[in-house]
Parts: sequence; structure tokens; C-alpha cells
Amino acid sequence: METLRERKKQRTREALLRAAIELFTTEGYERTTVDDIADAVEVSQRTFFRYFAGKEDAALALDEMTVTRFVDAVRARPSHEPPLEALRQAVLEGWDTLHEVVESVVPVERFLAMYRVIESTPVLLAAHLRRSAEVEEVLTRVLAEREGLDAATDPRPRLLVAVFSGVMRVTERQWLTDGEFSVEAMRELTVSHLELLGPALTGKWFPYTKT
Amino acid sequence: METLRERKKQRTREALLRAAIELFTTEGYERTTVDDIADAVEVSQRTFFRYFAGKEDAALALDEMTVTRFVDAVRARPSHEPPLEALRQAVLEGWDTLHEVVESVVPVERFLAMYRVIESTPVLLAAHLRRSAEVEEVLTRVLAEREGLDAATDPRPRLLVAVFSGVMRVTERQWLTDGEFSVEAMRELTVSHLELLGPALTGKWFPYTKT
DNA sequence: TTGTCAATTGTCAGTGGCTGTCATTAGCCT
DNA sequence: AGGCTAATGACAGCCACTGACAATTGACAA
Repeated sequence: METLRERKKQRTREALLRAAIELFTTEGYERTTVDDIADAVEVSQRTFFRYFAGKEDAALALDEMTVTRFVDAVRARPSHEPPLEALRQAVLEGWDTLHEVVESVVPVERFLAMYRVIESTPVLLAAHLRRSAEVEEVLTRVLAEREGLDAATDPRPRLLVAVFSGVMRVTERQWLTDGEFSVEAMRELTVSHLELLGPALTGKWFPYTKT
Repeated sequence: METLRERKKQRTREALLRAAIELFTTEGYERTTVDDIADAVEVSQRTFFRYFAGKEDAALALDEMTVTRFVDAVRARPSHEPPLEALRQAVLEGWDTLHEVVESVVPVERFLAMYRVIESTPVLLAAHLRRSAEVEEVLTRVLAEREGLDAATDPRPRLLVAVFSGVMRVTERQWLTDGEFSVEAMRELTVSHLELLGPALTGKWFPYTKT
């Protein structure tokens, strides 16, 4: 049983996060001030900064939860799987379990709306990409260990992760652009894009038809 | 012959850029204020913001020049080359002609020092990655046109560019980490990493030896 | 050459993100 | 109940950045 203090803190944080997401998705990220968020929860601006490193941090907090989940899923993949397959399965797992990760804070639609805000707000997109680079670093170490390679001297795990992450970014972007925001659509795009990986590199452009 | 006004403007901009790079590389990006830069050139802070969209913009201006050069090089590659080869050659050209692009503003060592500042300063790295994403978009369109594909519906050009860019990011990062800052070292890393692309994806980890 | 026009710059005031400090409040524990 | 500690609020201040307006300076024609 956790103490009252801890429960209060957790509620404050969640309230701030919810208010932030609400405002970001309805009013826009730039037009929302930290004071707006703090006022909505009736705490001081200073308190906001005690829970979040900055405005960006609040905007990316949801995404951060899903990323953590994804990385854990990669770690949990059986070690006999080829690395690319492990990454692929982990991503698909991530999308399948999106609800249980996010729903504790906001409905999934809010999450998707927030995702679009991130992609369309330059400063948020930048922060998101930097965070992705950090994740690539972690994945590199995880894969290197799995495969018994030394990430410090062997560039191949890092390359593999970079390539995979590149494909995932393209996939997410197209998913948002298509306007078809179902988990199923995301699954299909992921699978088909990863299948295109080999052919795309050879430079032999067979006629392309959507699957 | 250009007018006196234009020459003055150009000189002011270059002076600001040089002062900014000087301060960023010696004092650090965060510890340098816009006032510091403006004072060093003896203009008002307001004037700085008339030449650069922000502090970031000044920090990334040099890199921007080289990126522009690279994109132009891609456009200039003969259309019979396979796309990946065109990108590869354009990158190598870019490194070979680094001097003539950069030297008009600062010595090349300054450029390299600034590059390290970018990689080691979170907010600059983020901005750099976002800019790279924009470049990927441009390259996608260039390649799609070259190959007679429709970038809007066919994901393959975008995937190819994303993969290539991923490899280049890994390469640059390792180049900076290795501490061997010669153009030759960069060439070699580029070539060898691109050669590893295929094998890295198959998941068959042959013993790796540096070339 | 001089006067007019337009571009460049400086000054000033203000906003918003973010931090340090310190007093106050509120939960915890004996 | 009372002392301890963690959480909060209030305040002052820094810095990036912007809008508005006035002052300056180069351009160009009469």
C-alpha cells in the first residue's frame, strides 16, 4: 500500500499530463503556455516544472511510454530469432498492446491526435527524432549482446538498427498521412514496408502494387 | 557589381556567423548568449535576429551549406546510375569538396569542431535531425523523378532514402567518435558501411574485420 | 549635389520558457 | 502532539525571441 503523499503526487502528474495533452491537441502546442496547463490543474507554474523537465517533456510523455514498452519487448524476444525479425515482432506487439499502455492516461484517440501534433510541430518533431536516436543506441546494445557482438567496434548492429528505425519512421509518417488510424492499418504498413526493404535496396524497381 | 548595401549586409552576416561559431566552439553553445554574439560584432541583438531565425539557425548554417551542396550533387548524377549508387557518389563528392564550400567562411577545422558541438548539444542535435528529415523528403522526390516513380503512392524511394540516411548518420557519428577527422577516413567509413548494408540485414553475422 | 525614398539598424517594451531561492504548507512517523 | 521532511507557492531573474517605432544610411533621380 502506497502512502497518501505518493498517490497525491501521481494524481498531480497525471492531471498535468492530461491537461497538457488536452490543450496541445485542441489549442495547438505553441499556443498553449505552461501557465495555461498549470492553471487548468490549479497548481503553480513552478510545480509543473517539478513534474516535467519542460513543455516538450509533457508533450512526449505518452510516446515515451510506448517506446519503453517496445524496447522491453525487444529484450523479451527469444534469442534464436534473427535480429531483424525480433525487432519486427516487437514493433507489432507494441501496436497490438497500445491500448493497455496508453488507456490508463487518455483514450487512444487522444494519443493519436497527440502524435499528429508532434509530427506537425517542428520543435516537437525535432525532440522526438533526438529521442529516437537515443533509443537506437539502446537497441544497438541489446542486439549486440544478443548476437554476441561488440557494439563498440562492430558497426553492423548499429547499422541494422538505424535501417530498421528508418523504415519505422517512414511507416509512421505514411500512416499519419494516409489518415487511416487503425492499429490494423499500422500493422499492415509495417509488414509491407519491411518486406520492401530488400527490393528497394537493389534498385530494381519492379512495378509496385499496394498489398 | 553589387551595391555597397549588399556587400555590407553580407559582411555583417559573415561576421555574425564567424563570431557565433567561434563562441560556440570555444565557450559552448548553451553558455553563449545571443547578446555575446551581437556584442562581438558590435550590432544590436535585434540585428542578429534579422540575419538568423534563431541561435540554432546560426549554429547549423555551416552544415546547411554542405547539405545543399550534397543535394545538388545528387541531382547532377547521371540518370543511368542506380539510385543507391548515385547517393553514394554524391556523398563522396561532398566530402571531397568540403574545403571549397566551407573555407570561404571558416577554416575546415572550425567546421569539424562545430560538428562536434552539434552532436554533443541535445537541442542542436535535435534540430539537425529534423533538418535531415526535411532533406530526406527532398531526396525522395529527386529519386522518384529520376526513376519515374510516384513518391506519393510508392513508398520505395522514401524507404531507400531513409535507409541510406540512416547509414550516413551512423557513419558520421562513428567518424566523430573515432577521432580520426580526415576526409579520407570519412570516405573509407562511408564505403565500408554501405558495403555492410546487405549483410547486416540478412542477420548472418560473418566475422567482422575492419577494412 | 542635393533631396527624396527605401532599406537597415537600434531602442524599447513585452512574452514565454525555465531556474534558483526561500518561506509556507502538508503528510509522515514516533 | 510535535518534530521532521517532502511538496508547493511566491518571487525574482535570465535568456530566446518578437513587434513597433524612430533614427540612420545608402540608392537614385532631378
